[in-house]
Amino acid sequence: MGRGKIVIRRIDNSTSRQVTFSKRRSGLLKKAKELAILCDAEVGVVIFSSTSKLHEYSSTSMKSVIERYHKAKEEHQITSPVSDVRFWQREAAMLKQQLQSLQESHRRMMGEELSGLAVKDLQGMESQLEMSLRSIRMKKGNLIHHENVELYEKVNQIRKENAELHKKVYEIREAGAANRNTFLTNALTIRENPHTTIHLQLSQPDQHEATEASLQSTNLGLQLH
Amino acid sequence: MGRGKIVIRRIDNSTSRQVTFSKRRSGLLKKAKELAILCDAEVGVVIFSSTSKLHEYSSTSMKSVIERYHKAKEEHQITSPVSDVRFWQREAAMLKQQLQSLQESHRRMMGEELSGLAVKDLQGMESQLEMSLRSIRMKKGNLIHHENVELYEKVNQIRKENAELHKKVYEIREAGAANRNTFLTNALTIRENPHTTIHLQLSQPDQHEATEASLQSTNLGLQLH
DNA sequence: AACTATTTATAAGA
DNA sequence: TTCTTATAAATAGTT
Repeated sequence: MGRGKIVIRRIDNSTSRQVTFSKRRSGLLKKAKELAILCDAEVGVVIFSSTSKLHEYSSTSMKSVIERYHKAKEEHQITSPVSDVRFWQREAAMLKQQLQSLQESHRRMMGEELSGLAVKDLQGMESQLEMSLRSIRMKKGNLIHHENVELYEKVNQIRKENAELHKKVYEIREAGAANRNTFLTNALTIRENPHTTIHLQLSQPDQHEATEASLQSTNLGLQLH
Repeated sequence: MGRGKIVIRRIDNSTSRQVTFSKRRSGLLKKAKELAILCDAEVGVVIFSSTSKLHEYSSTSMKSVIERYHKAKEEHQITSPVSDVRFWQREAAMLKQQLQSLQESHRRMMGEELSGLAVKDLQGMESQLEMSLRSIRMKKGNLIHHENVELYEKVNQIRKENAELHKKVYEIREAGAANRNTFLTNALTIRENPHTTIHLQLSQPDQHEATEASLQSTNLGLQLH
C-alpha cells in the first residue's frame, strides 16, 4: 500500500524501520480499535518497539484482557484461598449481565436491533416512546396507508352492492305483495338503514393486538321456505 | 476500503458483524505479524469475539509478551490473590458505575427524571426518540403488511359471496315470476346471518392518532317474514 | 467463499 | 519530522 510493493522482512535501515514502525503501529492500533467497536469484541494489543518502548491498546482494560486470556487458556492458578475473589467475580458477572441486558434494551429503545421482536413487543416499545415524547409528528401516507385507502374503497363498493341487493329484495317483496294482495304486512322487515354507514377507522398502533384484521362473512343468509 | 464507506460504530446486524469480524480479525493479525517482522518489534494481540471466542497472535509467545508488559508496567506479580480481589472489586465498581449511568439515561429515555435537563438536552432526546419511533414503525409496518394481504383475500371472499347473492336474487326473481300466483307468503326469508358483521381493522404504523381502521357493520338486515 | 468497486493504508518522495 | 501522493492492500457490499 504504498508507492512500491515491499517484501515483509526486517527493514535493515534503522531510520526507515523507525518511520515504518511509527506509521504501522498507529495503523495497527487504529484497526484494533475499529475491530473492537464494529464487532463488539474485546481486543488487546501490546507492542514493544525494537527500542523496547511499550505501546498498547485495549478496548476495555489490558488487565481485563489478560485476565480473560488466562481464563480462556485455563492457565490461571486456581485456588486463591480467598473466597472474596469468588464473591467479587460473581458480583462482577452479575453486574455485567445486568449491564448487557440494559444495553440491549437501550439499543432497542434507540431503534436498533429490532429484528426478532414481535409486533406486540414493538407495540409496547412504541407506546412507551410515545409516552416519553411530548409531541411526535404524524407522518403521512406510506404504502400501507394507500393499501388501506384501497381497501376502504373496495369495502364501500361492496356496501353499495349490498345496498343494491337490499333494494332488489325490497322490489321482490313489493312484487310479491302486489301479486298476492295482502297479509304480507310484516313479511318483510328491513332492519337496517339502507344507507348503512361504513365506519372506516385507522387503527392506533398502540392497539395493534386488536387490529388484527378480521373481516367476517357478509354472508347474507337467503332462505326460501 | 470497501464498496462503500462505513462509520466506525457497532454493526447492528449480527450476521454482517460476524462476517466483518472474521475479515478484520485476520487483517489485524496479519498487520501485527508484518509490524513485528518489518520493524523487529515484539507484538501481542488478543481478541475475544462477541461470542467470547479467543483469537490471538504473538510474535514471540503470549507469555513472554504479557510478562514483558507487566514488567514494563512495573507490575511484577502476574496474579496474586490480593491483586485478584482488587481487580474484581474494581471491575465490579466500574460495572456498577456503568450500570447506574445507563439506568439514569434509560429512565430519562422513559420520560422519567427529566428535571434538571436543559432545553438542548431535551431537544436532543426528542429527536432521538423520533428516530427510534421511525425505526420501530417501519419495522412494524413490515410485520403488519401480511395482515393486509389477508385482508385482500377476505375482501375477495366477500366479493364472491356477493356474486352468489346476485345469483340468488336472480333466482328468486325467476321463481317469483314463475309463481306469481302461488303462495309466496312467508316463503322467502332473507334473514340476517349472525356473522354478517364486517369488522375490518387495519393498523397504520405512523398515523397512530387516527389509524384505527375499523369497518363495522355492513349489516344489511334483510328479513322476510 | 469468491468477486470487485471503493476506501484506506502506507512507501516513497518532498 | 510532517505532508503529499501514487500505489498497494484491505475490505464492504454483493453474489
